[in-house]
This record gives sequence, C-alpha cells and structure tokens, in this order.
Amino acid sequence: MTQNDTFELQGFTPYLLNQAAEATGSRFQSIYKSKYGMLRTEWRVLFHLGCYGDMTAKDVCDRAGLHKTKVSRAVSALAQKRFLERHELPEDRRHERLTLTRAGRRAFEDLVEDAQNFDQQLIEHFSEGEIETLRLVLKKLAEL
Amino acid sequence: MTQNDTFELQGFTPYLLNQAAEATGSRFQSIYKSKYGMLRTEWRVLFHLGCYGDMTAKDVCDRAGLHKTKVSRAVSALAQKRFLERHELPEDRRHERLTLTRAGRRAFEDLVEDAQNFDQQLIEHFSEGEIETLRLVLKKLAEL
DNA sequence: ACCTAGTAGTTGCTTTTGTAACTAACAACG
DNA sequence: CGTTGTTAGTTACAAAAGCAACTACTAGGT
Repeated sequence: MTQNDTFELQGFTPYLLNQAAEATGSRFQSIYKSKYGMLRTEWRVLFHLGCYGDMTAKDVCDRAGLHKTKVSRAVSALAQKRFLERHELPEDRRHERLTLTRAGRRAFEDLVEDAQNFDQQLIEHFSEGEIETLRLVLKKLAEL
Repeated sequence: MTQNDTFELQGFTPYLLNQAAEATGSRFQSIYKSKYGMLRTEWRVLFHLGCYGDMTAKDVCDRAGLHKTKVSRAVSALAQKRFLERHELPEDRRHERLTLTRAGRRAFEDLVEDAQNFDQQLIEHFSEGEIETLRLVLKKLAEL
C-alpha cells in the first residue's frame, strides 16, 4: 500500500462524528426497534412529544432539524401504532396538535429508562470533564 | 405543553452525536456532491484508498465499518467515473485490489483540500483542548 | 479427486429516504 | 369579495440503503 501522509481521515471531524454516531445510534436503535418496531425518526418524534409536551409536526421539524416529509411519515406510523393522536387546531385548521396516548406515554417512559441506562453505559468510559466538553462541543457543532 | 422533566433529550449522547454528525456531514456532502456527483459512501471509499493506499473492498468494509453491498456499489460507481481500477489478485482470484487512477487521485487531492478547509472552519470555534478531547472521545465511542 | 465449509463480491427485492409537486387553509392587499 | 402569496401537511415518484440469496473461488479434510 502506498499512502498519502498529508491527510489523516481519523482526524477529520465529520468522519469521526459519523463513526461515533453510527456506532452508538445503531446499537441503541436495536432496542426500540425490537421492542416497538420503531424507526429512528419515530423514536425522535416520540421523544420530542414525551420530553417537551404536545406540539405540531412543524414544531418537531424545527426542533429536531428534520424534513417535514420524514416527520409526516413518522407521525402516521406512530398514529397507526396508537401512540399518538392528532387534533386539528380550531384557530388554524392547517395545524394539528400531536398528543401522546396513554400507550404512547407508557412506551416513552419505558424507552426513557432504556435511554438512561444506555447513556450511563456510554459515559462511564469517560471522565466528567470529558463528557461535559463533549456535550458542549456537540451542541455547538449541531447549531453551526 | 405538558412536560416530563425526568429526561433531557439534549443530554442524550446518541442524539447529540447524531445531530452534530448530520449537521456537519450534510454540509460537507454538498461539496463533493456538487463537484463530483459522489455519494457519502463513495467519498469514504475514495478517501480510504487515498489515505491508506490500495486495498480490497473487504479491507474497506472492515476499516470503515461499512456493509459489503454498500462498498460494492460505491466501488462500481467510482469505477464508472474512472476514479479507480480493479485488479484481480492472481494468488486468490476472489479478491480484487482497488487502485486510484490518476483522475481519482486528482479528485482525492482536491477534496483533501476542501476537507482541510472545512475541518479548519469547524475546529476554530473551539480550544485545542476541547478538540483533543472531542477526538479522543469520538474515537473511543466508535470502537465500543 | 471429491465433498464440505468458508470467503469476496454481486445481484435482486424490499424498506426507507429525498425531492418536488400537490392540497387545503390562512392572510393581506387591491 | 377576489387574487396573490404563504404555510402545514400529504402524496407520488426516484434515489439510496438494508437484507438475503446467489456466484465464483479457496481451503481443508477424507
């Protein structure tokens, strides 16, 4: 193998981010996929509603940085699983308020536990300072 | 909006990783997509060959953690663009050595510049210590 | 030589995503 | 009232990813 020493792929931030996100994300996905047959976008919508309360699909798009078609399909899937209900807002019938059903909230709370355990297992490999820096940097990177 | 205060989505590591990876990755993708019509997996294969020298598709799979079908299709696409050539190894005709063509190497070197500039713009928002910690933690997370 | 098991890589089919066009509803202005 | 522009959400079609079955080849017995 001949190599080019001017660039180190292992030091390229987007590549590292992708590898880490893929590794952790796919392991975590297997949990909610096997338990509830949910896709990643469905999990995100569920968690947005569970963590931040009722909102419209548009709100989810803005908060999560997801395209509206993705959210639309995830909402349909969650509605079909009877995890949420849609209520047209009378003051503007274009919007619909999304609300978790009792079953949806139960699933959310169950998955919150899994998420906490999973996160715990991840962060215990690092010091508190490292985790603090990681979170700070990731949040900034996501907003750039 | 009613809310559940027991879990903070913004503190969940896989979610943060995903948001940061998505934000930076999609911006960077637009560069090589517009310049060379490459997909993310094609970019990765190109960079593996460019950075680490000739190898087989299997080697790329192992190093990059990609499924062989994804790599197979990326290799076909890069071959069609005349960015690489495949050479069956005489000692084991199941393997094929992948080699960048002159055009492939030119594209690689061009994109290395873009990658360096891009990375520079990312990391200049942070201190050296933060970047060092970030890289360390991301590498470990990718290997867990 | 033959049979079995395993590997590198491809192909076909299904699921998921991305993009753009669409519907329905509102708002502001003439 | 229209007409124009804008927004929330859906749908239809194309591109891409995931998965399983397949081909071609090698290796290791027997």
